[in-house]
Amino acid sequence: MTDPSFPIERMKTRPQFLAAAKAPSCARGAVVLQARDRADDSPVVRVGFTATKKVGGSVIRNRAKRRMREAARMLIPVLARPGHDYVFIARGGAPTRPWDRLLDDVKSALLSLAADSDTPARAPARAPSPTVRAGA
RNA sequence: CCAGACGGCCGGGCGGUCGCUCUCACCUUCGGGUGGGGGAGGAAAGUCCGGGCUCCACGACGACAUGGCGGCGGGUAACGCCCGCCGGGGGCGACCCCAGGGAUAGCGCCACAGAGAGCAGACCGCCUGGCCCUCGGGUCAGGUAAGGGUGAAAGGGUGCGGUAAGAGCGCACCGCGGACCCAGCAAUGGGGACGGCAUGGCAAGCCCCGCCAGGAGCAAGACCGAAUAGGGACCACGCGCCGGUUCGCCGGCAGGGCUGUCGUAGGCUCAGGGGUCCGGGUAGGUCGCGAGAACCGUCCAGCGAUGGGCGGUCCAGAGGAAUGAUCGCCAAUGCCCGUUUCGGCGGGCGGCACAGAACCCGGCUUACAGGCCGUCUGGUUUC
RNA sequence: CGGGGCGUAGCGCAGCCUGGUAGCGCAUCUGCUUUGGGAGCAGAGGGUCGAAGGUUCAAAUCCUUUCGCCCCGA
Repeated sequence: MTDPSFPIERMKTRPQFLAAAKAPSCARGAVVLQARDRADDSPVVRVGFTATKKVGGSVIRNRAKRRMREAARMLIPVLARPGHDYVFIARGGAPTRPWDRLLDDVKSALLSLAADSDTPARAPARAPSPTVRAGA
């Protein structure tokens, strides 16, 4: 394993997932990835996995989560940003997609979200719209 | 060889690389690390039954209500499960299916059609008699359930006798009921004097009879136990001044805060905070949690389900939920191409069932690509 | 884990208990009315009663199994 400069934890509770659901997301191939900057002082990276009943039965759902977990184990220490929460959501092809394609999906989603987070337009000091929002 | 019936079993294997979890041993800078070992199923599923276990309730027994079960005998911890037998139905057969007690305990229902549908019923017919008559028939009073027609079902069936025509009216056979006899533990089967047909169906309609059942469920239950806010006890400081006091407080004056600010007046309000400890208890954690109605082999009893003896084995314990990801080879099957001495051989593609323990067992039901073994039945060919 | 309910026409519902004819409203179609539309009036079409099996002469209804959806309790 590469040397991670931050500890990695697993997200388990419903409020954690709900908070991440409001964050920017990125769909690539068989997975949807959500990334949320917790904006606290901790550098911990938290990772969560989920698969809905729409994907399939319990065997299919658990296989999808195992494959996403394996992909996260390989890519998160390299590509994640400290202090962020990541949620992997399985889509229909997650259990059957070729393995290197699945890795490409996750890698490209992680890079895309990281680039999006670096854009200054996403900063909170964005200028308000001059039309309606006077003071909120 | 083909078609089929029944019973049982498997439902990938091996090897790299990287991981997860439990356990044991060692090391440790107490964070962890290294090595060995274990790590999903026949249905783990649906949650349809029966138990273990835990808590609650409860003098004992009985009755009632409600729910379930229902041929007989056996097996079992128990069952609505299993085995054997009986009865009924289906199949040429091996074999399969059946909620299979009671309809003279009572209530209820049997639509439509049809004359009549439940102590039945004369529409068309058939027969007898009276009257009328154009001798074809009509009408009236009776008899009659053999025939037509309706229906799921028409109150035994066939034949002969009998009769005005008919009718269990009589007889024979069959069916039904049946005292009694025989076989069997029993369900039931065989025989059967006699009866002379009285007794239609539905109880997966109410019901009757017999049997069974207290309720809830591991989120049961037990233990440990933060932060915050309540509760209680103790400690020291504080609790303005004056007066009264039944020691709870009361009155007056003074003080702080609020009433936007300042002054005045008025109103409201405050009179304590700190430390230590205790108790309940939330989040959370630990236990419950796997050596048992266990599995494997073998012997004995039994037709069998099953029971017993002996020997051996230890066989998952997670917690948003581990038991995996990926790569290669092989097995097996399908398709295509080439070749063939029609047995095969070589190459390519594809390489796949249903499905994931959540306290644990015994069953049932449902899902399931492909394959293997055994026994039996029917047919065909050859010897 | 336990308990309860629902599935009937395109949609929302009756009918089931007590078995024999599947009905109501909206929607659709046709005609009338109007200059035209809407509204109104008259009429018509449309349903494997979630699926399979059983009981019965006969099942949407009764029984069993199964599929899907919803709600509640701890």
